[in-house]
Amino acid sequence: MEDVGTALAETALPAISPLAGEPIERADAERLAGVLKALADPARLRLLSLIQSAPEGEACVCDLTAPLGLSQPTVSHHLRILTEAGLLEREKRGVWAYYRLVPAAIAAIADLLTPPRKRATKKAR
Amino acid sequence: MEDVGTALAETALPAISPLAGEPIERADAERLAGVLKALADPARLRLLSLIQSAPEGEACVCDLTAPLGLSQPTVSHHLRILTEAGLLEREKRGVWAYYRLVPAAIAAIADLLTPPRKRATKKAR
DNA sequence: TGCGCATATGCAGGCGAATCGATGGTGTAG
DNA sequence: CTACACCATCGATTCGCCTGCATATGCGCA
Repeated sequence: MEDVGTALAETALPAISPLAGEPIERADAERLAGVLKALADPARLRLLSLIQSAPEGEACVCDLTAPLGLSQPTVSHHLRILTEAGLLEREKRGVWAYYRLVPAAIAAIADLLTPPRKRATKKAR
Repeated sequence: MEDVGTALAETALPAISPLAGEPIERADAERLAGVLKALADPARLRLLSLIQSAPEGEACVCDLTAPLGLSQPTVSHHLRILTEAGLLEREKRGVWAYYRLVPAAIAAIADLLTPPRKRATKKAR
């Protein structure tokens, strides 16, 4: 599976703007949908929320299993999805794997949904 | 399926804010996920984009079938999903059904994804 | 009143996703 | 060196969703 996420994190979700200017391309729609699909899950939304509100803004799998009420493999799976989508970053310290948000990625998505107003007129492509 | 959308359109996506304050509730996560799931589809993203960029900001099914390359029933189905999610509104004029965006709904979602900054401290519940 | 067009709904096939149990890999502690 | 804790991956099952075909509904027109 090729990591739709890096497309967001590294190229910062190219000037798609589904709600401004002209209709978006098929490929762009699929990429954006890929990222949104990572968000569109109750378990993953709660994961983001839990991590964000954790003491240092980070949390490891063992801290998240109980609050979610899901098995460890399942939690690990969701964290993987979110990480591949560029919404989380993973740092392994010792035996633990700490996850934290990537604010820029979230902001990028929010931006794409706000553009009813013509901001910057960034040329598509 | 009971219209997760009205929850957005009428109660305006209650102060959920998955990315601010404390972890969100299970029910809130499911509602937000429901709306996001409506967005997380290439065909539906293109529909929103097409409608937004249409002459009067509105379009009927027959205008959307061709650009999408999907059958009429399928397009109608997607429009239904978006409408129930509160992202589109439908107005029937004669034989045609015209759809247009509901900017407030989109903005509400965007707001929920921006809150890394403490804006307004709207009391949760 | 009857015909035709634009939409909506029902039904079914097929693909992808969520979940769990079991397993493997890796670093830590004793 | 051995035992244990944390995490990721694998395989299998179940469930939901996208899509199209066929059909029903509604409206305007002759």
